[in-house]
Amino acid sequence: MLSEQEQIRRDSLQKIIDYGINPYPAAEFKFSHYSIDILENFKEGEKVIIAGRLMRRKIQGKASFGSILDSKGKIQVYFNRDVICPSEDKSMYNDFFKKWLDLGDILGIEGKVFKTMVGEISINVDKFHLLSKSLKPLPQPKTDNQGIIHDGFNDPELRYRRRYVDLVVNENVKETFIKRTKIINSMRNFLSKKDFLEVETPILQTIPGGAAAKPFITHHNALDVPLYLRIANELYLKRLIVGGFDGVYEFAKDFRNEGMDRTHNPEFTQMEIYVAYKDYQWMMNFTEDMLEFICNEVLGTTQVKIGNEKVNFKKPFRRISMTDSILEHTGIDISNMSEKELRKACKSIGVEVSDSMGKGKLIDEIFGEKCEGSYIQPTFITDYPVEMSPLCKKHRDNPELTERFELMVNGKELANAYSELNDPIDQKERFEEQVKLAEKGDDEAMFIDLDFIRALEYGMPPTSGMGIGIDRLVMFLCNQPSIQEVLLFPQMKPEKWETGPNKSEFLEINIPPQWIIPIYESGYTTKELLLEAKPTAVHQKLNGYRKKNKLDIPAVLLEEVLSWFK
RNA sequence: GAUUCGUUAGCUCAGCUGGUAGAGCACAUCCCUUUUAAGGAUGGGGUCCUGGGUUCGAACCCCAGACGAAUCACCA
Repeated sequence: MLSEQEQIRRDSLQKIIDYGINPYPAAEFKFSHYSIDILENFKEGEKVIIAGRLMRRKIQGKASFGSILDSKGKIQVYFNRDVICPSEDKSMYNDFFKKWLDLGDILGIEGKVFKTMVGEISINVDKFHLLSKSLKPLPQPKTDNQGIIHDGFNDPELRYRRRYVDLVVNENVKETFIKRTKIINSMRNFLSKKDFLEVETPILQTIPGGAAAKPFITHHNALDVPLYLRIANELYLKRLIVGGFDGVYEFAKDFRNEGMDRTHNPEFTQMEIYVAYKDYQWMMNFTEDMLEFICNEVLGTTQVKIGNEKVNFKKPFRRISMTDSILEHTGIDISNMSEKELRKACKSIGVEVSDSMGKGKLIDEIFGEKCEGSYIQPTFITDYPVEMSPLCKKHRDNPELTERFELMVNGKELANAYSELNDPIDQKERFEEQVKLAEKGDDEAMFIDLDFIRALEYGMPPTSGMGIGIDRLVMFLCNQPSIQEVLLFPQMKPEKWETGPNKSEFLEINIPPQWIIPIYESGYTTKELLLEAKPTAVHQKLNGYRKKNKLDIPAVLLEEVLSWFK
């Protein structure tokens, strides 16, 4: 059912067509300027052609003001009847402009630049062209002179579902996504300048490896095998290091079939990089360099406001081992504890544990509960327990630990890196440990990838690898509190659509076609619902609907309604 | 999955102790040649999320459900 305003717009559309104007012309529209060019470089009397959406219109007799929104901003346009219609025929102004155009229509404007009496740079319109008619009214947020937004389009659900409306109506939203692209470009520049090779690896994988997470499963018909959407690309990038590339990276969409909240979306972007002959110490320096570079290039500063915190991405970042961090925050020294002792320690400080947790998971629980949140400034947490990191090389000084770091920012994990495990025998044993964990009930334990082991058997140089969450980085640098704000189209529950009446079932009981919509709109959405109702009530409702909607069909007779019920 | 809050016009929101559904913007008609969130006048527009219940009477109270948001849990 169309709203009154939608119906009015459709009527205007018909009048425009009847007037002889195509509301959806095909031809290229050549424009000479963006709004911002005109505003920043004012030349009185300059002839300009612009294109954009009509966002404001104020008719004042023979003169009118409007605003045109293009991809770079807004500019005011001034319509004068006798300029637009120099001859006797004033219909272009009186009818077409004043009556048949609506806010949201996309126009091409030809005119001359001038300043109004109040001093606003505007375009005095000579000619305007309808480039596309808008049939649905946009929300109309307005900003007053104190910067307060009235009638904002704020409902997060509507904003995400109708991102196109959000982008039109809420200026800062566009900025976030422009910045997102700048951040990615800046990272790519940094990496390619260092001669690393950007590559693409499979998204459909037969074994979802490289991380611990539940995958999405799909099926390949021709091969008749299950395929998984990747949860990570790590194992493929390492195969390329085996193949002899010294440095490879990929901006990768990964998919994890897990919960959604303001920091998790089922599909998300990671940048992973692997560099031969390096270790995790080198990678820490590299990561600092990269983040400092990006901040300076995109923001012009390393000082970033995140919520109420001020975070500084200037290197060097603090480095602390996980053991020291736990000692610092809980006073407990876990360095020589057995699994049993760890369990006890967890209980003593109120960290909940379950039987399926191994030693590594216990330590991680403590860290997650007691330490993680306190690292606001960029901090490298290093040397994770070996059980948690099945793809990571054992620490050179302590076989219980691994050469791994995570970069914490604002209490969240931003990046994760290893000195990569390149010993195929050790790797096989670690995978087997994972299988045992899976049997114990850990549904996120890793799958064994025998081809990856085989690749390592051919020999992989010592390598360091790092993955960084692009969505989180963008959240930080744009000071956005949720991942939905930095994804153009965040995952949403499917929308329910009104499907309309099933016409054939109504036709079956001899209902005339012109009455089907009124019956449906009156609440009798199925044949069953209709036949459950009282014929007299149906009769009255339908004629009421006819009157209200001024239908151009004869009123239905009670006998006719009764005949449907036979 | 748990808790809390919410769902009223196209948009943003009021709606008192249960008593005839409201405002601003948007829209329509008319007037107006320079307005800066809203020029003037007039007008149209509602499944008060859905379904039950209580009541003479429900947007409002009760029960159930749908949808959404926040927080928590889950997610190295």
